[in-house]
Amino acid sequence: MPRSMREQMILEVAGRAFAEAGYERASMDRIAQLAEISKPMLYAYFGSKEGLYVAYIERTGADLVARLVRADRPHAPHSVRLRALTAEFFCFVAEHRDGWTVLFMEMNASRPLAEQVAHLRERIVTEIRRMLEEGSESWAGLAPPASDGVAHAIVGAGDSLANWWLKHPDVGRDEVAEWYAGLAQAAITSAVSAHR
Amino acid sequence: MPRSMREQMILEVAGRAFAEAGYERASMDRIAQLAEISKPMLYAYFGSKEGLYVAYIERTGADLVARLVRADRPHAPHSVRLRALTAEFFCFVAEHRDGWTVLFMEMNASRPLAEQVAHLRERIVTEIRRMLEEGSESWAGLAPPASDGVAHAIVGAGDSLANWWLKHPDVGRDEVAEWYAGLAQAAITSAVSAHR
Amino acid sequence: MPRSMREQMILEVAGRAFAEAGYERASMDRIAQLAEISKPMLYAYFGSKEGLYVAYIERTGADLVARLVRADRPHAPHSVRLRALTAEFFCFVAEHRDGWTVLFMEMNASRPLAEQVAHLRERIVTEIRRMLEEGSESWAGLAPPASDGVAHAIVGAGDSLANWWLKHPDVGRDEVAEWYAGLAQAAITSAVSAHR
Amino acid sequence: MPRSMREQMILEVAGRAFAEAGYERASMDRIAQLAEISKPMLYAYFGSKEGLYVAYIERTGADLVARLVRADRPHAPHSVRLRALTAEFFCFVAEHRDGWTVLFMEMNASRPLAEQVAHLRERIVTEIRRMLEEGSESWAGLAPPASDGVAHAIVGAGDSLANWWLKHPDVGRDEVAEWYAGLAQAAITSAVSAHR
DNA sequence: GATGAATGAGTTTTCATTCAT
DNA sequence: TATGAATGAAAACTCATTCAT
Repeated sequence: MPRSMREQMILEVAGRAFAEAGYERASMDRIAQLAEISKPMLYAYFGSKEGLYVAYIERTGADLVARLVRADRPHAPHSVRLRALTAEFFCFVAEHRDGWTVLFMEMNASRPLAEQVAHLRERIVTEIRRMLEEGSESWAGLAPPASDGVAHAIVGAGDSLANWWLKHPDVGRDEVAEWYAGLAQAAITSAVSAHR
Repeated sequence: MPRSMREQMILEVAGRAFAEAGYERASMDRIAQLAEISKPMLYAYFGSKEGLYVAYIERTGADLVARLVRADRPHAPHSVRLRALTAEFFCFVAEHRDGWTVLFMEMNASRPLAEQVAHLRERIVTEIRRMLEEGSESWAGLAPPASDGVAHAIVGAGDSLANWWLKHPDVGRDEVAEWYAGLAQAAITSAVSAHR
Repeated sequence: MPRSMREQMILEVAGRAFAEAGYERASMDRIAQLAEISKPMLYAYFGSKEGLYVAYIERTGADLVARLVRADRPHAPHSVRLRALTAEFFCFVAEHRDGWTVLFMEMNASRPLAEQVAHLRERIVTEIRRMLEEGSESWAGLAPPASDGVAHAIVGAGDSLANWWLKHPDVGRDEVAEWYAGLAQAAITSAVSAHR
Repeated sequence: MPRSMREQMILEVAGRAFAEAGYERASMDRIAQLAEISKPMLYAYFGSKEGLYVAYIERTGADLVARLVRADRPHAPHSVRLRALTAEFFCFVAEHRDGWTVLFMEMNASRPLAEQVAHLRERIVTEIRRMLEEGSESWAGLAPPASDGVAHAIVGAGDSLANWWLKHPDVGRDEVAEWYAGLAQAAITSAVSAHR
């Protein structure tokens, strides 16, 4: 089996383990066992437990970003962009439950590795912030730090809703996305008008 | 030193340790050292690491709930209630940084202990949900599961904003609370009108 | 409460704990709790865990020996002596289950304290040995080391039978004693005649 | 070094430690040190202290039983069987001092693990009981519970004699075995005739 | 005489990590 | 490339024992 394929399989399995048990409680022994590989191989491929974790987070984060970038319509009206991005985000969550769970847990954990993920989140927050700041539409015009704080709040609402959704799989994706898009838009409008 | 006082001091120190390092990485050895006490005392007081953690979470959660209950005005218009609760919430976060951090981390961790905190959060979510459902005001009238999902999103926005604020201490509390109250109210209004 | 009475009560409780859990697994904490006394008192009275244990074993052993001595008829024919001692022994076991259990466990444990009990057992063995050696009756006349080994075997049969009896309380004491007396006498007779 | 060999070496060393100090006082630290191995290996091989202990007892017990079975002559007259089994038993004790000590200590300890060994002993007791009950020979014909109690007494005599012998190594094995066979046979005869 | 509070030293156990082959 | 065998370091937890009052 070629190396790159092995790597992908290992990452998949590791993701499951991390999502289920969290970073500290997921043991290399168990991951090796699930991956049907010997422990020294794990280390040969990823160097350390942290290395494996970072690799998983990087792959997952890159995937999420790539999808958002692909779905993005930078020149469309903000409301359209927001809907497109929202839809894509919930698609991602639905298709990568483990990945999303790990990303989210890491975001809120107080661990040295948090930076990776914080950085990823910041990219998304920044995008929202731009919408709040850049004056190209009727509801833009906020300034830092308000734009930053509100953007974080909006993103946090999405995280929370995504997690809620994972526990309520009978609710349709489009419905959830619609709720979120509505909330985000209303929040933005309100923030901007309050600012004026 | 009398027992009950020691207990409080230990909880304080343990909270710091848990907030800094997370549950798994915080060691009993270190907590004992920080508390200037021997390990057996930790166990005499709290039985186990989990016991200590639960005790801390319970104390902190009870404190948060008590404050929210005290600040609540159940018969005031929803918008007034929202502002009152929001203000109190950010007060709590400001005064109990560690407590809030631990509560929040626990909320999102995949650990057996999460139930305690999930329960606490659910109480808050439920309150928001009621506002969304009970038809006593112009902007009420949502039904489950939308009311549940949206309530989680709104609470998540608050969590996220609180965390952001902890890293931006130069921003005034009233300002942040105002942002959040505006967001929450706009989100509610929008959700309800979309529903109609 | 006068000191000597306290001591007796503590010994009683300690005996129960030792019989139930064995020396190592019986904890001073638990003994103090059962005795409704504080731990420092335990230490004031008996100095150490070992001290407490030794005190219990000494009291129990002294009691057993005293009873055997009182019941003994040194000038009666051997078969009569044997029956008298046997009866008394099973009486003791019946009345001091814990005491007997502890004595017996200690006998066979490889612990520094074993000497006390070994010494006690040796006194009993010696008595049997004398019967085997002293030529005053038809079935006497064995010499060391045979007399020693056989005496140990005979005593061991009694220990074992006593333990069996503790688990079969519906069997009458006289019956058990009779079995044992028969066995011992037959064993002696056979040993002596083989020797000739 | 291959796994199975290591396992045997560890068991050997562990047996020595258990025989010397008893289960509770024998520490894994020390066993690892004696075995010239690291503690994690102990756990890799046997799972836990109890696992190691059970493994040792199982191996030793299986060995003893196998030897008795091999030496047994079920169709020979009882007296011949008794002599054969007795001889084999003392052989075993001579060759496995530690094993016998541990088995014997465990038999009489009040510890959760005692069942394993109790079961083993019961197999031997049962064999003696059968000799007492099955009427195929002149000295058979006893009924429960007497047959059970007497069988325990006879086995106990053997245990005790074996332990005595371990402390008197200058006495010949055949001699000791002869004492015991004589005692057992006399005991059986006497019990049966008393019963009639 | 009596005790609540305290601890040093030890226990079993687990984990990420690395040789030797 | 691949792995069975191995370990240093540290974790949670317990216990006999003793102050200070």
